[in-house]
Amino acid sequence: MVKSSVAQLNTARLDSVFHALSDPTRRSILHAVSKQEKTVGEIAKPYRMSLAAVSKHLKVLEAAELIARERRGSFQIVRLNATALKPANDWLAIYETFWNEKLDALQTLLEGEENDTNNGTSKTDDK
Amino acid sequence: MVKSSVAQLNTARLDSVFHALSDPTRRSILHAVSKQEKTVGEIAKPYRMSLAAVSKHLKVLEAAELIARERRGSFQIVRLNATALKPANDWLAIYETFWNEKLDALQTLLEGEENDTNNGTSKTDDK
DNA sequence: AAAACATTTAACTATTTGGTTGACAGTTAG
DNA sequence: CTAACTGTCAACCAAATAGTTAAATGTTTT
Repeated sequence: MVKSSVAQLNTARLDSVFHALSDPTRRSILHAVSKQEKTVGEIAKPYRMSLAAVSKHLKVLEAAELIARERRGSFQIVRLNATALKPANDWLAIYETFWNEKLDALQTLLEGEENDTNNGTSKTDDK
Repeated sequence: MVKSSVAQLNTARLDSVFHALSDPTRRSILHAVSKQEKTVGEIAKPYRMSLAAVSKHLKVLEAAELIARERRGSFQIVRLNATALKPANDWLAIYETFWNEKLDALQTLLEGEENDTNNGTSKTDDK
């Protein structure tokens, strides 16, 4: 149970989390630290941008509480705080029924057409 | 099954969807049209900003393919395209296990404390 | 064809963003 | 203490954002 209410729609929180997630570098950083805690330098290494730029991205992620830092000597280690993603997930969950309907309808349609061949190539690219 | 792969992590798509969701007006608009198709004018009415501003928000939502428009006479009616939310939901789902771990740990902790009283008032407000 | 309505576009403004470089500050090692 | 290392901060820049008002476009009505 544990308070499964959908709400907790703190607007500012959603703003900051969704904004943090809207940048590919930041999503990539989250992915990286989700696998293992890392220092700022380790995090920055894969990217072509300056350390200062990565530092800014970390500040955005920290403002959204998506990461937490712990000072370890001269380093600081960064770890994921995945719980901050939950409000975003909850917000999206409200619409889950909508796309399920859509996908169900599509599936029903396809089945109705007796299209039993491998149609995995569907329309994943629309360009 | 219908291609249940988690991927489809089209970066640009995620960028545009998360960015679209990072604004409270736009989330509010999505909520409004999820309940019922609406014209642009109807959508704009509740907000204190100009119609042109709302029109811009609609363009952002449309670029993210979160809404679709249909011309009906001199109006155009706007409807939700919830399927565009799926990639964002899938991306977040990758981290679901992380926050479940955290919440499980918390729950275990609380149970360990034999705290069997109604603790539904937990800490929903942290200010 | 002109008037009224629905919506978009253009031009402008202020703020935020994402990046840079260079100076600064804290920590550890020589 | 000084040097080397880790990371942030300040100042700057270009581009994007979110809003405005006013003009333009398209549609329906008269």
